Amino acid sequence: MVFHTQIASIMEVLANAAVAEICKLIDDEHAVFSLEITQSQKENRALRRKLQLLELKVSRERVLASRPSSVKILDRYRGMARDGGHLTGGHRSFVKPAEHVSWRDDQPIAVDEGSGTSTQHVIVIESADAKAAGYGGLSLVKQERTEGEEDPRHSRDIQTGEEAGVVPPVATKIIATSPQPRTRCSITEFGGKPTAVLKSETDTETLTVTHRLLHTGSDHRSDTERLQLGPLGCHPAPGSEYLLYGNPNPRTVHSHRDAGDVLETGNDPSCSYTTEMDPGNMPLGLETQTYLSRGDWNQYSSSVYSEGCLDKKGEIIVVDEVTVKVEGDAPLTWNVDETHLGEGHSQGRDLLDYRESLETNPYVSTHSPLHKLRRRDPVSMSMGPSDQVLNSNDRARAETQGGGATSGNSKDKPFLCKLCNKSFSCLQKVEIHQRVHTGVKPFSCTQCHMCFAQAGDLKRHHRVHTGEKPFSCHLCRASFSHSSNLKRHLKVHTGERPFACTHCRKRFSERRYLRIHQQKKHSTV
DNA sequence: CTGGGGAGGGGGCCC
DNA sequence: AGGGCCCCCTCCCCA
Repeated sequence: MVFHTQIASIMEVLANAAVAEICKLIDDEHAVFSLEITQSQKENRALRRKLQLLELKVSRERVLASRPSSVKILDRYRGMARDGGHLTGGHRSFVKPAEHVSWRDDQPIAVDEGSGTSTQHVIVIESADAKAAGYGGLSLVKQERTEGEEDPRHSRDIQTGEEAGVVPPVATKIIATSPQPRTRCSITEFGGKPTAVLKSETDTETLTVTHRLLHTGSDHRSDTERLQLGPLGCHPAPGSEYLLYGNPNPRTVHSHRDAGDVLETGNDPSCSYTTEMDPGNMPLGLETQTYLSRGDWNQYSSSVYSEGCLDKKGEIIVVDEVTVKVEGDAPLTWNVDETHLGEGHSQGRDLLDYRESLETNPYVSTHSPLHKLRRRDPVSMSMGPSDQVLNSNDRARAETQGGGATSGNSKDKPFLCKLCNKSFSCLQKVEIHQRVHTGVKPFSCTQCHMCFAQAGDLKRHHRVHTGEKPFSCHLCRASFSHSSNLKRHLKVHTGERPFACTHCRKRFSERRYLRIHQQKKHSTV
């Protein structure tokens, strides 16, 4: 009997211990579940906030679309596609309206472009002036999503939901505007294949956002066909803005959407052409997306650069445009990750730095990293007496680059590049010239990855593939693909050595030999 | 093997 | 569009 009593007590103890253990486990699980629920609720709240922002954005876009009165929408849009004309990844663009805009680039959810994982950014642009103007605190909410090879339209789906597939595949996000003091800004986004540049300007009366709608769709014509630049006479490039030189209060000048657009001349039609975007043609919410294949880009560039120049004598017009492109397969992230920029992309990185310098230094003129890269010429800077003769051409070029605006030829070349003050006779030439600064190369080789800023360069490059060497030496059997190479070669026969070292009197047929010589023999130079 | 000079290829940019 | 100049890169030859 006592034994049974002991067993019963032991069983009771064991049962109590088991119950306690079970309760403990339940409590632990409950704590875990509670934590998970809390986290899920937080996530839900965050997602809900995002959804609200998106809805707000869409509603504002609709409001803007129905308010064409004081909002001029133009645009500057440049894209580029690579990889055989197939665009991969999203194309993004944005507008930073003015100085009154505060930017918030919220943390990306994931940034791993290279591995093809998705990237999602939420960029919020708020305009204090817009708020003051009663637009309900206009703000831009940009949500970016870039998938490695995913259909770039996906980003649009995210942003607009029901609008997916409705709007033409041209993308520009522009929100926020209200009357505000004249400001100028230019925002450039670095993307691998596509590169978008939007530029907004405001004057004392209106905010104008340039907006260019890009044609999409395949264009199977050749580059040369697509790039019919028209007669040599320069035409105004619509993607430019240029201001009267020396005008203390330059008017806002904007691009027009089509060559056939009526120029809104303001005070002077020769230097200001503005086109209001037809609200009816504007994509809903001003949010579109662009798919630029190589051909599209060329088509676009044709439209941009084939338009003639305004050849207004007696005025100097400053072309202020910054369009920066990153060569190659740069990542599509907003913040360019330099780790994605390989050796071949150093130029793009320099351009980025340059772009930054532009934004921080309003007096940037001749500090282009491209010039730093291409024009470093330690010898020519200190070659002594012979340099006066041998480098006259360089000096002339330096003069034109550095002092074109004041060199007295403004009558013939009224168009100035604001970035280097070089003057040009027409706007198209400025556009082409500014590719030096921007790195834009609209002419792509169909047989390799090379791209060129000028059509002639592409044509010349084609000889690399064809093996054509049309420039033959009449004194030997040598032939060359470059005319300049033939001319250089002829010095072999003539024995001409015009480049003399000022230190040892040794002479060379070419400047490059002299430079190398002085670097090696007279390193103090 | 190494360094210097010669030469060609080819891209950048301007006229 | 073509010509031209400049530059960098690379290869080759030779002392």
